[in-house]
Amino acid sequence: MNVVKGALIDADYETVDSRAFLRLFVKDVRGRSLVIYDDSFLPYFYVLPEGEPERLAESIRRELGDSIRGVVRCTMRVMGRETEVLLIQAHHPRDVRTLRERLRVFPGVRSVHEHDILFARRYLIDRRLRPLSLLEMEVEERDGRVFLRGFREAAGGVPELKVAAVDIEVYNPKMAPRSREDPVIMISLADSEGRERVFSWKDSGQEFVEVCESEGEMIERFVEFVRKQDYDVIAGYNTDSFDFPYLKERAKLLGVSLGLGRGGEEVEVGRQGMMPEARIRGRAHVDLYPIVRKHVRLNSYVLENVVEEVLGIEKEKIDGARLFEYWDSGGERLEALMRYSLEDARVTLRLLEEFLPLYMELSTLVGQCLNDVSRMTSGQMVEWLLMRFASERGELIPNHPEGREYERRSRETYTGGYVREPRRGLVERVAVFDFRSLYPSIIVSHNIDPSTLMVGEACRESENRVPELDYCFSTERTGFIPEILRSLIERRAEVKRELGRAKEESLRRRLEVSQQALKILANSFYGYMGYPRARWYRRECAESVAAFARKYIREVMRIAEERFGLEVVYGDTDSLFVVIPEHREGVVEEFLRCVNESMPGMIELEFEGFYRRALFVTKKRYALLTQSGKIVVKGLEFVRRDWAPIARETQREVLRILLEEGDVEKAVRFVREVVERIRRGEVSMEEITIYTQLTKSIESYRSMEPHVVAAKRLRDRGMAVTPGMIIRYVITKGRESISKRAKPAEQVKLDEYDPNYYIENQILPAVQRIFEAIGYGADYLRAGIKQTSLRKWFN
DNA sequence: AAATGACGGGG
DNA sequence: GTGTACGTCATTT
Repeated sequence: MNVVKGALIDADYETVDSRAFLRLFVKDVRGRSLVIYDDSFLPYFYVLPEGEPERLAESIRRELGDSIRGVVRCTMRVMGRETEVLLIQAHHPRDVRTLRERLRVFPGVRSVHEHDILFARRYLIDRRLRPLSLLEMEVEERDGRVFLRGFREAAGGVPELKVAAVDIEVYNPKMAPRSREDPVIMISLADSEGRERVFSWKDSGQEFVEVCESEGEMIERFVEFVRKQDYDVIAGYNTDSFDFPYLKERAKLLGVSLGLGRGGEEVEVGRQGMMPEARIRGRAHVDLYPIVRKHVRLNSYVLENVVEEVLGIEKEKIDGARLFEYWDSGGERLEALMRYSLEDARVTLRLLEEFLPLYMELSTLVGQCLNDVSRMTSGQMVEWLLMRFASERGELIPNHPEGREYERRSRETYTGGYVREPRRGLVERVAVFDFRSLYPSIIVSHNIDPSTLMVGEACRESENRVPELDYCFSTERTGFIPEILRSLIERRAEVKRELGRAKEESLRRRLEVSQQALKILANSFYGYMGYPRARWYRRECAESVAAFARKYIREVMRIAEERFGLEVVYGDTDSLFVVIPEHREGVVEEFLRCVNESMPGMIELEFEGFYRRALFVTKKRYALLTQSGKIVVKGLEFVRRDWAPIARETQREVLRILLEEGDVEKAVRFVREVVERIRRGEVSMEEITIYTQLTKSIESYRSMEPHVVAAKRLRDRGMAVTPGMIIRYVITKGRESISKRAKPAEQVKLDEYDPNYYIENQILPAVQRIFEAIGYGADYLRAGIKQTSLRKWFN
């Protein structure tokens, strides 16, 4: 028997002689990676019987016979009540699906539970195994494999992870690269030990370039490099949706392997929901794009912008449309492209370093592998945490809602957070405060949980009634959710106390990340209970939390207004926007201290930021100008490619004029000029061309949208039209539906475009709401000089 | 009014 | 893979 000290990086299973062996990918404290198997875990799920459990158990055994491994009677808590259930053991994870379908309609079965928890995830939960925590594992060797016999969590730091960031460049003479035709020209890699490589099949003479014979050889050399370096984490930017799916397509076409897995497994491009996910077995593949989107509020998430905002690094951008020219022309431009490509990998590595500690901490806390946790929303993290606690306490895990139940929940509305109608228009000097942390305190102090909820009559005597609602929560027994949440809040308080004492920088960083992770989870419980897909969804609970919160939030607003004489210009659920008059900057601190002292424990009001100017349109739609001169927009954007560039540009410029210059009249003039320009035909083809992707074959469309009609016209002229193509089209003059007037950009002359469409359906919608907030209707914007006089008479 | 389909990031 | 995002918007039906 041997002992391995290390941390779990990834987990999955392998089928050996039709049995499922858990595979644990472990990094030991000496930096070696190894695979540890466990063949002692079996797939299972639960059945809730309608009547007599033993009778049901017998009939299941009789009917299903050898297709199940066994039926075991056991007791679980269901909504806090001890209940007899049957545990159905399967032979193999893949059998669970058919068994579940069978048992769902089996006489005497009320419901089937815990049937959709993936095998490796279930294993981590049941064995109380936490990824990226330090473990002492007892192992033994058998048949040439290492098996886990037992483990315990040890004190001390986790071994350092070896990380690489990757990025590919693709030849794209037709703008959008087509994986069937356009080769990958470079694969760049930067790792945590300072290695920097660009694999390519042209030689630029730069020392970091590994010159390969062909595209296929380039992919093979890259794969070989990754496997030799044996990275624990592979990071990228949008690699789930672009780099790995593209590489995989190319590899397949060229007949080479993209075997980046730790056991040489191919990269698997699967699906997490609707979104593609590239899985690299044995490692964590971390796509930073969704992560950055979760943590940083930006108008644009193009890498250059993200890197500037998050890391403060100014990075050059090579125009995607021109990229292939750099490749073709060779020489200095090829060198520039190689540098650019490597720079992308480098900054991606830096981005990863920014977020990896937090996600490692979340992975351990949530108890699921880094690869998976990096793709979870905070609500999903809460759910996995709850599932783990449920398993530890013998609580039966509720099911996800099925189709109709989900529909029903989605329609269930309730009064949410308190929203203060914004003071519409431009406002100077706005401070934003955040009270998200109020919500977890409410859940804990009022014991808000599906199992403690009482409605109506039962609440008559209760001291724990919800304001404005006919609900109350029992205080006799602590609910499952408040109990877990309390432990998170207490742990966070403890970490913060330690942080107060800690001197050493690396310890401080660890504690800071730990408190941040605990905060993210704690703050997500309220949203989780009101999330229609949640296993522990309960409208009444979310509704009650919101009702309690409204009371406290109004109180905070009253303090701002009455005690400090500050104007509250907007507030939505967990935020508060306040005007800070000139020469009263100190009031921010005073206000925070006052609020945080007057409601001890409950509210931890935080200062989110100060903005030079704000434009409020309606609730949830506003734009802010930061002190550094950045414009942050919420709920107003049309920076999408299925809008004409002229509409996007006009909106951007309007917001800029309003926020930077504060000149309403100038903004109005600007829009009118654009409108006039469109009327007079003084626009370029590029400004009015709309780009929309054809996601499937023309035949499979049920409705004839503009881009589908344009695609049809392309095909009629003998062009090859394939799914995934970006259709470029212009709306032309006429009286038919918009679609019928959509023509491919290639087939249109400039004077054919329909000014009316571009004004009414593009420019005006993009700016109308903004102007309404400052008192200008669409007519005022629409009216060019000539038309103003006409309209006056005809309206 | 309901259904349908597209957006994001990547090159 | 014991699986199937998300929230929002325009246009068609």
